[in-house]
Amino acid sequence: MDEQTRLMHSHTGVGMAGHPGLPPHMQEGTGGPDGDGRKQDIGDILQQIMTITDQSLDEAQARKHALNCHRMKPALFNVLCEIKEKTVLSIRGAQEEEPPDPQLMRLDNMLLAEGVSGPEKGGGSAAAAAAAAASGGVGADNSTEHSDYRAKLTQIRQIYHTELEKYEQACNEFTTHVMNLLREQSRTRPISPKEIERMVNIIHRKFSSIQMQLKQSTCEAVMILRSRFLDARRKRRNFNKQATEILNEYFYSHLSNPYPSEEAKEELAKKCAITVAQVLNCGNDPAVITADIWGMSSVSNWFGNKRIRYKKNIGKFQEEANMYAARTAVNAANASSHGSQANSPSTPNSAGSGGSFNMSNSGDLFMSVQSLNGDSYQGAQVGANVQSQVDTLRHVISQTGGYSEALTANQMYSPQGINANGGWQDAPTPSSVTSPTEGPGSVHSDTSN
DNA sequence: GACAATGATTGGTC
DNA sequence: GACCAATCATTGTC
Repeated sequence: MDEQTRLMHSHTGVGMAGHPGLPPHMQEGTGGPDGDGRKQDIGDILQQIMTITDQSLDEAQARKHALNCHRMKPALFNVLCEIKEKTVLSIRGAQEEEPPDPQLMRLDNMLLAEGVSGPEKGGGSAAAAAAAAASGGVGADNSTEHSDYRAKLTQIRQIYHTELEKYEQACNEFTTHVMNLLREQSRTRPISPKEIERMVNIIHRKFSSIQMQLKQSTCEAVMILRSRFLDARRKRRNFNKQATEILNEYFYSHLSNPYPSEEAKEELAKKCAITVAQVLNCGNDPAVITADIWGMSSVSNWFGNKRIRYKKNIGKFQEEANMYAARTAVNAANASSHGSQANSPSTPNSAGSGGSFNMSNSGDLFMSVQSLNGDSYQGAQVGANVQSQVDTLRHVISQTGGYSEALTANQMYSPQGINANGGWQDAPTPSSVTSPTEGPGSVHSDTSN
């Protein structure tokens, strides 16, 4: 038995006597014989209302019409409305003021952080295009991965918003429909505006639970996408030959202190086509997609691994070191013969770096090459005597017949930079202090280290 | 498939 | 936070 029925039954039992909502003509005879008759009359009316659902449609319509035309209908209707409103208020009081669902809040926060909900943050194709442009055509693999990630995230975002709109539209339509229905019914049964409001809230709660499912699914999709993206990043890929050569050139030309600065790492990463820090969705938004530093971290990893493996097995790397020394020296000679040093590409940390390195002019190389002739290193002279270095190198090459064991025996690349503790010396390196190409204002981690 | 090479990760140190 | 050392896990070569 529903609430309305119960209320009506309780009232039919005791009658309407003394109720403040009853008009005088309904209260006057509560104690007399005429009052009993009217009580019976009200009882009959209520009984008819209660049994109306058991009747056929036609009968019910006829009965409904009769009841609507009944002389006591307005009074009785008012009383029922009042009773119901009071009851509903007490129910509402217990149900309202629900705290926000923490699960929903978590989902909302996550979707906001991932850039799925909230304002568009330049993601999607725009970010993908920016990433591709920033990579400058190099590091295509990584920028492609970024683009894919952004594109898929945008796809998720679009689906989410489309579905959300659908749900909102359906919710509004259903709410409007129910409200109209209730308003229509309020002419025949007691339905207060507050009850309609309550019903609307119930509908909204139901739809918000559907929305929560949508948000949950979206979060899961983003998580899966992200984990796949990270897995793809973790997957090891060997650097190509050119990249390895560039890194090796830098390493061996800075052998006395092979610690590239952040700028140098970035330059190396660019030059090696290892995608460098492409900050997607940057700005003041705290929910920035993690600024990607894998280009530089890869370079850092490479140097970390190289330092350790070189130190562990210097002999094994000796030949490699000599090879790079020779190559770099030749490059230096070629560069100098084609123009002054001022026109040569700047070192990574020089002001106005053009993005390419001239490893050839690093002090370590000159130190090594010159030491072969028994000359002490004099950085200032090095810059001015490039031709003599070329000659020296040619001499070395002709004497050794290439880079053979004899050269190795000369310790062309002695582990000079490694101190007794197994670490590299702190002494300032020629590359940073007296390097001909680096001005006094040049900042280099080699010196800082 | 074994093995070496190598990029990435992890835990510790400074 | 950068670095080292050890280790893992994948790739490339034979």
